[in-house]
Amino acid sequence: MLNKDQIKQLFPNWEDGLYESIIEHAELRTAPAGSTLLKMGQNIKSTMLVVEGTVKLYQENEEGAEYFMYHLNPGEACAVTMVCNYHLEQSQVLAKAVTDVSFLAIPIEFMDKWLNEYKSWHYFVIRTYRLRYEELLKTIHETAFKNMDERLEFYIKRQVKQFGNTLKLTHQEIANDLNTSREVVSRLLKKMENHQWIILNRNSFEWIKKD
Amino acid sequence: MLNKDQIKQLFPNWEDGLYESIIEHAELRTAPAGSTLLKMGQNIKSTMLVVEGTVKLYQENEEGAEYFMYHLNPGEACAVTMVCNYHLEQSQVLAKAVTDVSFLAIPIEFMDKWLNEYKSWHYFVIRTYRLRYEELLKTIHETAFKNMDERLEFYIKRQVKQFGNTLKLTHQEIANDLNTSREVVSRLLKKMENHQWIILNRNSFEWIKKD
DNA sequence: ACCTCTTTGTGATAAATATCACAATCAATA
DNA sequence: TATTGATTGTGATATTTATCACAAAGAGGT
Repeated sequence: MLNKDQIKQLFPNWEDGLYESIIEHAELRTAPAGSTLLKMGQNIKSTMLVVEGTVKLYQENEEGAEYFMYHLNPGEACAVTMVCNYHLEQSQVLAKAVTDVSFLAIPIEFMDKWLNEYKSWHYFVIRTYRLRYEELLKTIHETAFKNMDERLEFYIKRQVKQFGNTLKLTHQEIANDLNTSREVVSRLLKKMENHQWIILNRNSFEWIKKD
Repeated sequence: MLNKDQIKQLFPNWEDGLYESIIEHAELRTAPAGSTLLKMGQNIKSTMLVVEGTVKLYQENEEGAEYFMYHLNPGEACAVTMVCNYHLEQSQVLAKAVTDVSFLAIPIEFMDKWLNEYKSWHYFVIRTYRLRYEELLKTIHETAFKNMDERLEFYIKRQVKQFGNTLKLTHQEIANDLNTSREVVSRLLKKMENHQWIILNRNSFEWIKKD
């Protein structure tokens, strides 16, 4: 388990009692890169606070197709798992570890309790929802209004912000995240290379567009 | 202004002090059907609690194209206007009155104060964000995974839930909400008529599909 | 160096959607 | 009732995206 200072660094300005309650009741879990942390339809049993690594949040359809929505980083929490009032909520999202990940898992019984007892927790929950709501708005904006070339550019820029200019992604992986086909991604990336926005390599490429 | 009982009926189980604070500081505003309540990019100055009528929430792009996300009904609040901590937040959504609407407008200065003072307000804010977040997830699901025929069906079902089986909508209005063209909507509606899902009239149609 | 598997490139074609053009219909009202 | 404007229907065509087919190019292991 983490000590108080470590938690405090990631999640600053909480009440002392809340840190202590976390140390007492949360479990520090780890998951390897690529693993699934939360499936769609799964019953939510604990809240997830990211400690290390990056988590990807997806929407998933009936056939198992995925659609990337946003990233979660250390110090952030998964909004969908912050359930209160009733216990049998099912996840509407899919969460995957991009890198090796460690996170604090807090049984959802504590959600109601902590909302009652700790103001800082209340603010944290609201802030979490607000930030994720805004991410969803951005995702809708791209999806509803833009063609695949612009959506791909937006996607790459998000990845660059997370991981830097060199991205280790195959065309197939990108196609899965955008719910399109690999051929479409390959062709659009080739165009970007011609415009000197990227340098293509096998299993990776580099974003070199300056704007 | 509304009296305490009227507010209580729409927004039950709040603290007495909160109802009184609303009566003291909120303004009851009205807006005619079709009017814009909140523009994208506009500075948010007050929180909106719907009292009467239906509000439509949109995403809007640079050219003024619109994309329908969800409805707000009496007893519900606009999540994006529940800003706290800082004051110069700009709206990321467009809100329009579908019918004649009345709503309580609360200056956002009170958001921080009420979060501090009233637990019931805190819970209400969280609940509001959660519900809207879930609506956005549904919208993304439709937009990302489905073709226009299914999206149109989903759209019509949402409208039917709100307004009943007879919908007073032109094909152009539907096309605007779905960010497609009128011709596409006309053709798909004609197909639905052939499948006996709807009865088409001028300026309206009726949903008769049974499933 | 050879084999194998994954990844990438690219043509051909199909399907979905957007756009243009124009006619027909209905409703309001002058 | 004649005119006007909004609405709807529909063909033709362009654009975007999806799908199929297959070849070429790495990368890793034996």
